[in-house]
Amino acid sequence: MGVGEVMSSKQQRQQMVTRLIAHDNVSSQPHLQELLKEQGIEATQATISRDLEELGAVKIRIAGGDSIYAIAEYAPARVAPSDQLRRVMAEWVAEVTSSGNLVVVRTPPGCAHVVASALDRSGLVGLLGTVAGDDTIMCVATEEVGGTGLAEQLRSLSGVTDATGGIPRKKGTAHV
Amino acid sequence: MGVGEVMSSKQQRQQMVTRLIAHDNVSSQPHLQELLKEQGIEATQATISRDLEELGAVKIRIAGGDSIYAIAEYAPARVAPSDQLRRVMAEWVAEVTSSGNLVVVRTPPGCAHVVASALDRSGLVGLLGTVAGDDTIMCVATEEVGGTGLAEQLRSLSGVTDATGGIPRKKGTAHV
DNA sequence: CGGGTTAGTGAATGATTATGCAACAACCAT
DNA sequence: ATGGTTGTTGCATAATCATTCACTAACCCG
Repeated sequence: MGVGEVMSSKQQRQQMVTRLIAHDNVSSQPHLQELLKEQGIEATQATISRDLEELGAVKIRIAGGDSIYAIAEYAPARVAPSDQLRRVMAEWVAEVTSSGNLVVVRTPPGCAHVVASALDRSGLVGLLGTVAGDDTIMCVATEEVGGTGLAEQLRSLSGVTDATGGIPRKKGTAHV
Repeated sequence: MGVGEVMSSKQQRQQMVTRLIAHDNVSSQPHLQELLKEQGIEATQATISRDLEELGAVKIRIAGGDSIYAIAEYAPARVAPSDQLRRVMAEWVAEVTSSGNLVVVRTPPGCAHVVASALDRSGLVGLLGTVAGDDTIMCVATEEVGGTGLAEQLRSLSGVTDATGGIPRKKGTAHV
């Protein structure tokens, strides 16, 4: 397939997989399948297995001998092309504001880390680092670019307008 | 079994398992079984499965989509006297950058809170407070010292060199 | 000594994850 | 449009991993 994306497809599903893994204690692929279904996304175990591989997810052991899925944070040479960043931003970013050399990015609940991770790998000029909470990301801009300049870049990427809420792209993705 | 007995069979085997995992790219439990046999240790897959669980081993993904076993090592966060701040910093800090009155400290994934904790207890002059994510710490400097001054202190403690005159090179994301 | 308990193990089996294959849709260059 | 190519997916199945059960050996204590 080409670069163009089908609506409601692999990217969206994998984003949800990432979020579910980060949020819940996903113990198995059938379990994840079930959680996806609750979000209105249907897929077979085979597809989920492939998604997890592509996302670099691994099963880690937690207290009690159980093991759950987690995203390997040091993804090996995982390139995040700007196209990917734009998709993620467009999908999840609701608002971008700035103060001083800080930029505050708002997302739907639980989605902040997804966006922050994409920002992290983007190599965006003028971005020193981010701290992601549940629905908020704080971005530190370089002094050269400044909060205003960085905020402008982020707004451009996400498609939101200055100071107000996001532009709904596809169908509503306001989960949780 | 009694505690006093050092029936070394299991201990030996698990030690060998640890060594094999560390040195080779062990891809499966039958594979590990084979490697153990080469070392003169025989065990069934069931036993190896139990060993891996007790050792906290996990399967991680490496380049190419394959996955191999690895031992999940936990860095025991010991209570640190003030002198240990330097050791912690030297061990875990990868990069120190600043912007305005903020300093961004980057660490290996998962290590940020250890460093931040040490920083918090250090009573470092010019450090108001920290926020730690997964691999990023944001430090707020006092206005008197400033981000540049604090960054200089932190670089001195950690031994990292100045980052190319304030030009950002990497980006950090902290998943809280 | 016997009982009772506990750790360790293998064989068999259940649970989970990965994969070969075919089908299908979207794209591309004629 | 037409045929070739590529990417995505489900189905069925293989591969892999975890666990139950039964058994043994060692230990402890009267």
